[in-house]
Amino acid sequence: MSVRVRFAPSPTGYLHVGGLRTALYNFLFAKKNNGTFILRIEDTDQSRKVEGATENLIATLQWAGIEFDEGPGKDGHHGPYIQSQRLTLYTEYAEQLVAGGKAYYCFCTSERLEEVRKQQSAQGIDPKYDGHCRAIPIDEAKKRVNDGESYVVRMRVPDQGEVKFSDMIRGEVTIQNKSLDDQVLMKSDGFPTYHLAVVVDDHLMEISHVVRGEEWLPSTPKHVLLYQYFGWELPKFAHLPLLLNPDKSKLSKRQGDVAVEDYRAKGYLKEALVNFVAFLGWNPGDEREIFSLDDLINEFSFERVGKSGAVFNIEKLNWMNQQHIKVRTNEDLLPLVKPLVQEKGWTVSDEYLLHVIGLMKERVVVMNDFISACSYFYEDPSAYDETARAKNWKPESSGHVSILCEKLETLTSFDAPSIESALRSVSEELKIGAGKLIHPLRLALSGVSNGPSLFHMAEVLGKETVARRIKLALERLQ
RNA sequence: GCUCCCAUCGUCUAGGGGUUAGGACACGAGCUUUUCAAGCUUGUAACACGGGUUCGAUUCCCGUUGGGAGUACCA
Repeated sequence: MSVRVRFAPSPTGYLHVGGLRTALYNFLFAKKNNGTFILRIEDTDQSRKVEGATENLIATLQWAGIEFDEGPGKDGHHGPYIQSQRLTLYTEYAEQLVAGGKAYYCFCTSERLEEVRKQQSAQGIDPKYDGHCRAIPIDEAKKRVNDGESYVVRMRVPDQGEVKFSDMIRGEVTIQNKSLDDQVLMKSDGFPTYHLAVVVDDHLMEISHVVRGEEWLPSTPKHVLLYQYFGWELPKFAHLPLLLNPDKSKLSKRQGDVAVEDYRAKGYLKEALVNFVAFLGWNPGDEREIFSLDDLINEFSFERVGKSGAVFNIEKLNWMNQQHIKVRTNEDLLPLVKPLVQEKGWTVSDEYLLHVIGLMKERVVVMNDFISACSYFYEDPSAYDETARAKNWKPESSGHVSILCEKLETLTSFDAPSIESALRSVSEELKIGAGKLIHPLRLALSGVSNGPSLFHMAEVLGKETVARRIKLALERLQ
């Protein structure tokens, strides 16, 4: 049987990092097994629909390198791939269940249901539909429906027995039917609920493996029952462990960024984010950690997916981002850094930027650090770090630095070795340690006390800028 | 409350009936060094608890505790 998997988000705004991991695992599994990865949009809740969310979802997935084979705009003869465009299908299948006695019309108002639940919890019993409409004769129910009365379709869950299914990650899961509710299948607005839509679509789209978050585990028995009602073959299930906040609750907004877009905007590389998220719940079994998407495809398997939730640890993501940045060539990084520089209104040549990237790529954590952590490559310092100044700019520094400046201005080739030897010869003439020149010079050029090799920095900045900044500092650092 | 799921360093995890319980992030120390990083070396740090099974359990079983998820005409 060929592998067909799907990622089925609801378009409520942005792509959650948990969703990214779910999509990724589906994608990896499909690619690893020559299968098909499908994107399906689950927009059956009209009240939660967000304008542009689907487009955004697709764009973000694309950014991450997770391409779908079938989905909105990519027909694979199993569409449409947007549930709101499949409404008649759900109605038909719901009616089929009703006809077979596996579901029934329910006319209870939400007020009544709320009241029932209130009473139940007051009595200490688990809140469940009380079966009020279960026994309405089908003819009578049909008549009320035809008369225009508002109704929903509920699935009829047997009072006895149990549902068993096998999960690729968790093994056998068993649940008693009596703990299952008579779930609403069709809402009064004519839209299906998730439970009906997911089963119908997974079957019609010939999904072989349902890979989704653990939050779906408790409702899977209802889905299994539905497959049985329809007489359809069950797909394989894999319920992924949850991504957690530092306090171990389900990863959510309010405790940090959860949108992939947020991480993208902050300057995390897609390679790093994908690598990181892949390792939240999966590992290759050895000690390698830096993986490309292709590496992941080659090595991924559900056997190596863990069962327990994983805290989303930014520290490790930072490290991983650094690792991915470091191994990229300067040319590779250029198109990523350039827009950031342009956005700031700075104009520098590609050649210049390449040098900056070369000097900075081992000391940045996120891409934005290429501008924010070293603005001195793009504009003269507007201020000087106070602690650095107190520590490195002594009363005699002005004298020393101006002598150094004169020397530097005589240089014919302004490269790092020449600058270094010039500086060292000045320090010898002055009979002072090289550090007495190095630190003040760094402060004068950059305004801060840390950064790449001073001599290389000066080389990249160029003779004119170096001279200008020294004079500027001389005026300002009295 | 009820149902289901889960349980190795602070975090991500490897491992598995007999191991000095391994790696990574973070943290500490050192080396390197003009600074900051990076890199290298190194240190601190874990099998939740109680019963079984067994010659021997962190590993297998049961229970407890703890955590999480679900409990909607949301997905």
